[in-house]
Amino acid sequence: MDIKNEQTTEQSILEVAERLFLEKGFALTSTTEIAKEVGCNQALIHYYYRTKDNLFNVIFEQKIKLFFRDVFEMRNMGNLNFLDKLKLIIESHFDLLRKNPKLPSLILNELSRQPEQIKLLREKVHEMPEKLFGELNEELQAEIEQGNIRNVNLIDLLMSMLSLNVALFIMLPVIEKALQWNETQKEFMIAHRRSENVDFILNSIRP
Amino acid sequence: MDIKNEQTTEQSILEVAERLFLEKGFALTSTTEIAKEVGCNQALIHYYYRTKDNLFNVIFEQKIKLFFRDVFEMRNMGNLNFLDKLKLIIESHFDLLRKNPKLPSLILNELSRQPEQIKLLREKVHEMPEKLFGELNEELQAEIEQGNIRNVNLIDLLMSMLSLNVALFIMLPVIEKALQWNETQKEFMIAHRRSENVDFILNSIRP
DNA sequence: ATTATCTATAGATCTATAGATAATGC
DNA sequence: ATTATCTATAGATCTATAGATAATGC
Repeated sequence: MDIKNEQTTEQSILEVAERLFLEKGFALTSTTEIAKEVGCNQALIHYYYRTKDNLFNVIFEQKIKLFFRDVFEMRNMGNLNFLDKLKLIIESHFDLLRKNPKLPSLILNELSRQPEQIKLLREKVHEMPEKLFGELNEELQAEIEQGNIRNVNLIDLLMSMLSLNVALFIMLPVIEKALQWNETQKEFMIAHRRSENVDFILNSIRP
Repeated sequence: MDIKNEQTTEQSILEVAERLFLEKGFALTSTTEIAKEVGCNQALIHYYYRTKDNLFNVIFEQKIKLFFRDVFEMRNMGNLNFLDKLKLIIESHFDLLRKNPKLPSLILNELSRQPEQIKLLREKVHEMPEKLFGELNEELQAEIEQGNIRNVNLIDLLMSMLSLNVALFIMLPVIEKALQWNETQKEFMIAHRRSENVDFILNSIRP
């Protein structure tokens, strides 16, 4: 076959490391363990990535970039009115988190270990406003003036969306075990909370 | 002086350990470090608490018990109507988290390391319904029937409250650094989000 | 005597590197 | 030749325990 279905070891290390870092965090994942799962010896990890810190940062930066690329991409919604647009944003944000359910914990935990990495986030967040934020805010103001929406601040609105969506996926592992849900129940609750978060926000901003 | 202002070393260990575990989590806190901050040698920690795991669990259980004791306590509000009561619950919950801002992260992180400890949470959560939940739910249903509140599920309502309040304190350390807030700005945002969360929820459940 | 504290150390990691050997690309 | 992989090991932790010494309560 021509198709390269052989992964290079270098890639395998990246994949295994990503999975383990997301599952258990930086501190509880050892290069020894990564090597064992990859099926190579532990020195090889340092051959490719020099240090454990460096390996982590490569993965971390890549994850953040991909995540924000997706955030910026959710915008094929030119002619929708504000409320429909908002609904779509909430749902896309939710779906993005669903695709990366462990990412928020990783960001929150590892940024307190490595405060320098916050720069990365700051840059990403600063790319946002001019593009998405500005026009969205204008539309929101227009709706408020027309009396279609109560007087609410866009930042507060987005903060509430972020909170509702992120909190679900951060708390889910614990809730799931505490209430002893099976996979079906869990999926059901995710779907339920997705529409609930949308309803909750849209209802809240009625005039 | 008669007053015992001398802490026993045993207590000091507990206090220092609590602070460090809350700051950095279980894995990144070593008994060596605890000992250094207490000002004793590392063996003493094992003399009093036998293992690091055990020390952690003592602190963890105590924290959870105190937290839930406070949760159950917030109920000197007999004759208030439902909306005022809800407002008070949201604010008390918020204030409780403000007093224990690192506790949610600790619970969420360490329960994935030690799934057995989830039992404790489950018990605490199960003590709740009969007392607080039952009557609150009746009042909610009454309000819905009277048309004062839109048709909403109490569990969903509480989940949204939990999400909005918990998410703020979990994300605050990162937001604070990413946006380079000083202490004043931070306090201002906390106060702002406190009232915002209340408004957000109360507005959302209007009929 | 009993309890509290210390010193010293075993044994288990874990990260990172040096240096040997095998595989691959010209 | 160059690149990929391995073995072996140094050096830094870290937890837990054994056993010595100091402090305290009768």
